[in-house]
Amino acid sequence: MSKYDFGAYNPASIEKKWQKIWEDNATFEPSPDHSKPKFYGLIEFPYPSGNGLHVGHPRSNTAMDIICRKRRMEGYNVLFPIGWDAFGLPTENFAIKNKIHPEIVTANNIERFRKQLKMLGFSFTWTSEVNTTDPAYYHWTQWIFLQLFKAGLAYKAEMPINWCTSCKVGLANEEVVNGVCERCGGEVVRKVKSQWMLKITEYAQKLIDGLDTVDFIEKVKIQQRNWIGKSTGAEVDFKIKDADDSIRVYTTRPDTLFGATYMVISPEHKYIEKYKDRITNYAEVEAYKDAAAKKSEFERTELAKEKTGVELKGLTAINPVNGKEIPVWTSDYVLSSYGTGAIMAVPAHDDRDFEFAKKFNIPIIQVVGGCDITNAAFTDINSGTMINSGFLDGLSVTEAKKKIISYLEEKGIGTGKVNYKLRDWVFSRQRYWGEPIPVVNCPKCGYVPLDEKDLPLLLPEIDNYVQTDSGESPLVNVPEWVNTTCPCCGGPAKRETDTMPQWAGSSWYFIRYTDPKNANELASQEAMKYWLPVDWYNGGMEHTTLHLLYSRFWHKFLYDIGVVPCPEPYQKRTSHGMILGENGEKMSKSRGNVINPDDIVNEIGADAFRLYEMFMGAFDQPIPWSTDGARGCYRFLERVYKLMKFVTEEKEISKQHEKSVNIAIKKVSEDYEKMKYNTAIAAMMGLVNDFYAAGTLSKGDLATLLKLLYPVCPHMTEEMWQLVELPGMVHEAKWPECDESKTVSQEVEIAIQILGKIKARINVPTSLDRNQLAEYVLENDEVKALIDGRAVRKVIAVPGSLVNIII
RNA sequence: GCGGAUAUGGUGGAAUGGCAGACACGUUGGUCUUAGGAACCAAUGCGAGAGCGUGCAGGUUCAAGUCCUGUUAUCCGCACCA
Repeated sequence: MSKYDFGAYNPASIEKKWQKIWEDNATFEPSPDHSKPKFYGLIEFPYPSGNGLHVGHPRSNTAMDIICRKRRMEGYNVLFPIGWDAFGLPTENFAIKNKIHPEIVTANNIERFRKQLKMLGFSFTWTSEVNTTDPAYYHWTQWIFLQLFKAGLAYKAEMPINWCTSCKVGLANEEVVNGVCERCGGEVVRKVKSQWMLKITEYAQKLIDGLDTVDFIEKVKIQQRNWIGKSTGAEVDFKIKDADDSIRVYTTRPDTLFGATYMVISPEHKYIEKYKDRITNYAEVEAYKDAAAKKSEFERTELAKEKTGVELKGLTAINPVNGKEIPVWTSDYVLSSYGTGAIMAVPAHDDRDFEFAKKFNIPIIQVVGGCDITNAAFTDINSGTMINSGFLDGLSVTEAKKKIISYLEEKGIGTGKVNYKLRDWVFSRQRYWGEPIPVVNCPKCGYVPLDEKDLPLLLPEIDNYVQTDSGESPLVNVPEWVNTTCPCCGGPAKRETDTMPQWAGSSWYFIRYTDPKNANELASQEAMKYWLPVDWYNGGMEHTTLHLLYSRFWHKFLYDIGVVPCPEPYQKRTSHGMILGENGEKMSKSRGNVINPDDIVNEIGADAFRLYEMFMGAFDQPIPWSTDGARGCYRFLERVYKLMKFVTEEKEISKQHEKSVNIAIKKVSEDYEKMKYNTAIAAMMGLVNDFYAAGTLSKGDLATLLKLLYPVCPHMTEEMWQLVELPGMVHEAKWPECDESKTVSQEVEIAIQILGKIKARINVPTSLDRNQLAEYVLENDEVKALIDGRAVRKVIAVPGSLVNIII
């Protein structure tokens, strides 16, 4: 027995002790020396909800903590900041219900989150903390808005909101459940309001192109590209018969123009109103329009299984390429928000049009040959040649597309057009708990931005956070705040009372982290040049299309106006899976399956908790929680702790364990980088099992294990490092390097297959190449017996693995 | 509906096209014990066995959990939840 026997593992005291040491020594503060190589690791800053920390937060945090701790051991200057995304709906609703100011609610929630995060021992740069609701922070959120406004990227537009007819308040989508108000069950309709919009569409192409320059996991890139939804096609004008107007459509298939047998305009299309006198069945159309207004876009496309629609009787359009008169319909599967809000329908070559035409007995004209359209539309664009299409006949779809576009442009009836599904960002909320939009409305000058020197525009103190009956923000009830003077003409003017969405503050927080206390600018050039871009950003897949895209948009804009030094904010983006309840369902209060991190840490300690969250399964997959599994991780740490009893004074890696230790170094180092934490930990468990099987290990063996395990379980590894009298502290040690030469043995067991079936396992020298291995195996007596004199037709040898003999 | 992903023992999961089930959890048996929700040891995919086994149906290959085609189920997102 060694002299290092310290009894039982006691995480509670060890963890407190080391958290204090790290804090007292400012161990994880980045160095001001900017000549050192830097690493900026980022996790999505939490929304400090009233429920406290969710077990999901530590999954992402621990993963990035592991990378950051490893980077420090590799010699990097590391920034790993934390902050609070604290504006938002739940806090405001809580404030309304309990009559407590949201600022106080927020402060309390943050306090609790901070305590919980500290309990888990993350190596955050606590001195860089930011809070989106702090005026010193939202000063710069407002400043960015002003720059967007000045660049013409902020504008006002009529946009629908969800309106509860009984509560008389605007609702977030989340508050609308099955088409009715979540709180009162009242009817929800779409009500149009004038709202601030940001022109993210202007950046659509840049946001696509930028993806080629960054290292995001592929599925994130794919989802972003699909969300932006670029398509190339054409806009074509269809003249309305006996009128001066044309219906403009957007189509990705101008090549099928000869097959257009009807048109569909969205129920909101302006021509319905304009031509109501000519529409003989207007009452029917109007009823349909009202019904459509009650559906969300989501429902409109979802319910598309059973297509509905009404013909606009009395209106006909003329197909510009063949002069044919075709009927005009309205249907809610055509959305006013995409393209021109009107389509030409080619039932032979579009699934939705096909279904619609079948239902309403509209003619179907095939214009791409070589296919069967009796039961379904033919939509493949890579085969078939044009038929029934006049001058396009005989061309391939691609050729036809080019030719028809130049024809349309020549004749002045259409143009080639790139379209994006991406829509502009609705930036207004009729809410209290958000950043005030720094604009005044002047009767003479229109919308005028505040002067930058007047920022931040503070949220006024109010008592009642409820919207007005007309759906205005509660800020309209504060006349002394609303009534102001125009920065332009000095005349009386009114402040904008809508506030910004929660997305605003989270769109640039990673910039503020680099210089969080700067009162003169959002961050200094020096700080941004050193720290940006973020080297590695981990977060949830659910943020892929909104937060990630919004923040890339803002960053690209700031780059274009010369504020930030790099065109992309995040060099690398990875993503974690959600932790589900023990029953495999999403954790929620109502399901009663919520696991509180405090309870787990009380029982098994932060190190075991961290270890379990990394071991529980593949990092990028959703996974159910298992408290039994977590206890298993505690047992592993106990076993590690008790290894000290067997440790010898030998300072080097022992001869006995050099192979397994070096294999573990390689495996753990590679797996951490690939975020394959579960297999990295499995490798360390294997190593510990080897140590126990041998009953002895050197101090060098233990030191290596401690260094590998330190990023996951920093407290207990620091403690053991100290107890066995290793020099310094483990976080100061250098990350171990694998000696490849020590990882191979002389002999290796391979499988012998006959006709693909495993028949035997034999040991062979590791050094044999493919041909040598085949020869060696055929000489083997056991193999000869298996072949039993039959003719060997082919031998496939895979060194280190198997030999397959075909007889 | 659209976009993205996933499917392997009783459970969580491993597996550059090359020995399926590493590493754990759980379970069973044992040792020690006044005791065991402790520790340690052993067994543990199914099947008595030949064999059979990675959601389902096909295909490619000497070889498929992995590649291809189709299909089913589940999860995430869908723009005012964060």
